[in-house]
Amino acid sequence: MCAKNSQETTQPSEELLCPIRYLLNIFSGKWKLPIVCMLSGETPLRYSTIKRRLGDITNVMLAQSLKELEAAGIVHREQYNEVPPRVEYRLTEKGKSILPTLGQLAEWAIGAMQNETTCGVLCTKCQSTT
Amino acid sequence: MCAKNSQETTQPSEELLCPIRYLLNIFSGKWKLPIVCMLSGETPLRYSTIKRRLGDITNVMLAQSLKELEAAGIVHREQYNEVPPRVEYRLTEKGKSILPTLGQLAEWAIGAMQNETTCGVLCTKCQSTT
DNA sequence: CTGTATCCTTGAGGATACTG
DNA sequence: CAGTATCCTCAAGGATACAG
Repeated sequence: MCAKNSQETTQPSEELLCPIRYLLNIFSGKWKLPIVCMLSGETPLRYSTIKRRLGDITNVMLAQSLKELEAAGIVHREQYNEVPPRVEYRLTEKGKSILPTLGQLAEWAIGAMQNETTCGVLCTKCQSTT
Repeated sequence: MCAKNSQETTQPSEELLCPIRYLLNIFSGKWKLPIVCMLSGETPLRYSTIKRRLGDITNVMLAQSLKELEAAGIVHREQYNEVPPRVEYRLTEKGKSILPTLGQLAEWAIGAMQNETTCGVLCTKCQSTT
């Protein structure tokens, strides 16, 4: 049922939760979806790369969003103990599994926008190796 | 491109906007998606019916959400000049056109939740004629 | 019944500085 | 380079009362 979202933040997994609301919980906020879209390419991306391509996200929001996506099992974090430190992010299998549907959403949006943009499905420009 | 969302609220249609961000603009907020999901049935729903089924939404949020969805061309508002007043809401063709994708999203979510709920795809319980 | 008007609280998100 | 720590702003959202 769509109604009656869980109030408690402790154990929402026990609650009867609408799938749509479950989705909203995972991908809530301003940056989660753009980040997933940006990681949809084959090659893992570094923290700084993601930050640069998103353009106007702060460290706080990026680190927090990545952490939450990781906790949700959408994103994998790989840390290399080098100097300077290097951390790469990529989608997990679970994360990748939503890409086709995300692509459909993007196609719908493009159709709804009714005018051409320079942005392809799933933000292919975001995956460009700049 | 995913980056550089438009700052101006006046004419965002001119901006190069990522489809995903376009989507986020349309369905932003806590209630838009649950409302669309609730209107996915065949029969139009009255204001009070939507309010009752969502359970914990206020008049302000419901009226505002419906108005924005109407402005986005997702929802159609039909007003009958009766006493007491009666207003029915239903999805437009554009609104209906996103249902299949929404259904896929819901299926993904159900798979991701990994445990059974009483909620079917697209919140079928929300459509029950209570 | 279908909303508006008003006021208020909360937290998402941003700015800046700093650290391992 | 990859984040934390802190503080702050602003708008989304809620509560309550009232109107057509």
